[in-house]
Amino acid sequence: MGRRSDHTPGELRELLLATGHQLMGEVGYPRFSGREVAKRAGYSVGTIYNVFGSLDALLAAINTRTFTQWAAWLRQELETGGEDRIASLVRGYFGFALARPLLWSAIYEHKVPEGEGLSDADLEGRAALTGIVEQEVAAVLPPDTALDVARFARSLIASVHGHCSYVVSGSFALLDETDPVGSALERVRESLAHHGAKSAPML
Amino acid sequence: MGRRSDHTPGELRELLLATGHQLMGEVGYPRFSGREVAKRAGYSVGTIYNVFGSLDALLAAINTRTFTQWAAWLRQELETGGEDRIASLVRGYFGFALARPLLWSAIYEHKVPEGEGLSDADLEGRAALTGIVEQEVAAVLPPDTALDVARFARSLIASVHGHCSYVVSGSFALLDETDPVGSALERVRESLAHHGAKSAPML
DNA sequence: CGCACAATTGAACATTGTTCAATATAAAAA
DNA sequence: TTTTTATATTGAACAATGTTCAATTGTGCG
Repeated sequence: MGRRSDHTPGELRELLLATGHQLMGEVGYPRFSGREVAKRAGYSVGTIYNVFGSLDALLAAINTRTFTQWAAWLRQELETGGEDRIASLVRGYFGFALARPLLWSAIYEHKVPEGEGLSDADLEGRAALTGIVEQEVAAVLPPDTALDVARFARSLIASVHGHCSYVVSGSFALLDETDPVGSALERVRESLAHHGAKSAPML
Repeated sequence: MGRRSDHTPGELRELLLATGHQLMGEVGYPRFSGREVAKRAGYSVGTIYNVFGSLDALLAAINTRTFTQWAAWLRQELETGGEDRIASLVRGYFGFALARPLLWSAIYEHKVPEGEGLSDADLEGRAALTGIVEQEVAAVLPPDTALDVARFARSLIASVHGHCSYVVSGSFALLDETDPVGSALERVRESLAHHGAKSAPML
């Protein structure tokens, strides 16, 4: 069959990406299937390879879409979360992962093959989340701190990420942890306090 | 074909488990194949289902084997790592993951299906690692601390785990983090210091 | 209108996980 | 020792995947 005119190339790319993102949210990375995406979109599996070049590229784009939604979730939490912005950040980080565990997990389960770097747009989309956190961390640290704030912020993110992935993967359930968000927030506060942060009072 | 006498049932189970563990270390969870395990062991794929009941059960046993090796690695690092035992713990945690990234990742990539809990032996094997850390954390905290030490230790593990998984997954490489072990150790020290731990001097 | 281009199809191929009928061997019973 | 029973083992059948690409045909261009 020849070209169809149901969609422009841009529309088709968006359709496959949106349909793929929807499927990922339903079944998760291990059960994700390119054939099912194509079928739901009303195309054939070969079209995915024509539009994206590879299944990996579609998966990378889906994960970038997830990052974008996650950053928006975080911004929303900061807007509505009250004065303790660090607590809002931690709740926002967890909130998305707990609300969308299959999408969240897929970010870390799918690995972009070596030699196939992410596009600049993908890298920028993924860095947005880190940028938000850096900004908030810088705001609560003393202005004259000697700390590499960007690096410190990334480390705090990694710390919260560890708690988060234990929850999503079920490890914490096995270990009888009942308030992982609280634990994560305590660790973040302890590190911030150590560097002179004027955050909400410790409990 | 009927029964063979090349191996006792116990030997066969150990052969399939050891061969599977070897394969996991080589190819990682996404490319793991039960057929290849059986082939390397000199049996047919159906034998795996006869011995383990399901591929998931073999995978769970492989991951328990990895936990056991990881706990041994940690103990070894504590024995040789010098006076700063907290630093040894963090280096030990990372060391195994960096030396055996595919085995380490498989622990978190493979999910035991719901309704199929782990055996007591598996749970015990997996808890050994946590037990080591709890012990060391308890040793550096004041004897009269009000902290729930087990919970606190788990939270520190989660924090280090976050840093570790960023390294193994390549996220930190994307973010130009050059000393993730150092970052993780700093966060652990900050939290321990906050609760009155007499650990090695902060830099 | 005719031609060129390439999007699209979906089967071919190689592989997977899982099941299970057929087979043959070890173990148990006579 | 022989016969019978139990079951471990096989590997094809089945349904599915990812990836490729020859054949088809619709769109775009001159």
